[in-house]
Amino acid sequence: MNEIEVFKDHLRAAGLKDTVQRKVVLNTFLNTEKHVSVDDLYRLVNRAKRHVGYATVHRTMKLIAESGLAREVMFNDGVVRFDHCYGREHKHHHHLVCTQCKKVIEFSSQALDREEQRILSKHGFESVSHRYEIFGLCRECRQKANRK
Amino acid sequence: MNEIEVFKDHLRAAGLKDTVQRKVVLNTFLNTEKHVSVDDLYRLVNRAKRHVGYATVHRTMKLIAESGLAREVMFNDGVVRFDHCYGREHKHHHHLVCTQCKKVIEFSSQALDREEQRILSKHGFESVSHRYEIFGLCRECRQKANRK
DNA sequence: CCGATATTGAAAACGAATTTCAATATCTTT
DNA sequence: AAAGATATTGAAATTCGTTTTCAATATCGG
Repeated sequence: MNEIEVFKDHLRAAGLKDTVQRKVVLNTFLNTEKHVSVDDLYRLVNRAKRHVGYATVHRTMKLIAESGLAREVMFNDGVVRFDHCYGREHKHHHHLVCTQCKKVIEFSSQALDREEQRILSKHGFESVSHRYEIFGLCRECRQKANRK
Repeated sequence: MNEIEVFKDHLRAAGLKDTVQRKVVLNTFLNTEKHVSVDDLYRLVNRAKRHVGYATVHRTMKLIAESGLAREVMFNDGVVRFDHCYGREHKHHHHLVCTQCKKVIEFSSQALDREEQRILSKHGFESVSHRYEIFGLCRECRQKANRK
């Protein structure tokens, strides 16, 4: 089952309609890499032939997130971005965010996942979602800083 | 060295002035528990005799965070809150956030800290700050849900 | 006390997100 | 294919929390 079907099924299940604009936004999102803001997507969508309004891009990204294909992430600049949640290369991960060059490094860790389960059990807590970001300096920025 | 001195030293070191309003905001913050928003603080400050403007509460909380006594946390509702970062009972911790009742449970974990160090080393990354929140249902809300 | 300058606070501005609402599109039924 | 129900669109307006503006005021060192 591919991503387009996932989204269609989500719309159907929710009694919502499968519009051209929604298709365009989804396809644009599927063709991006990394973390894209609504603004980025709005620009990408409208670079092609089909115009889609800003509010519609927003609403559609919310729907895509609900379908499970994306999730919202927020780094320290207050901008909401969408992270891809499908396929092998987009498996469960977290972020190292360089505050200098803004690069985002993705990482995953089974030890973290195991510890998380222990914490959840200890508190009788049921997890729906989580986020884990580390902010600091990446290797390159550290080297640049050390050169001065 | 107590928290008031920490803040004073921070102001002095930055060439900033020690105003009455800043003292009032700091004292109000020190007398709260858990995570307080600017709005909460603004209301608390102005419940007492001394009026302090909204913008000043905002600015002062930013300064307090810079001094290390507080840090900004953002849960999923888009509101910036301040977390206490001083004293024994406010040691380094993370959050379990119940999406139903909004309760926030604090937790800490040495295993998490160790794994984080491993990840940082692996990527040559130098951490300045981090955040780790788990969103879901607390024990009580799960029990309520199971009762229906 | 004086002078330099940081700070205040109310209002304005900002920026991202959300809402409004008339027009349009989608989709099911006939 | 047409009709009807209703979701959706998009531009503009609104919302909301944060930040900036700026004349008046406060702080603090000399």
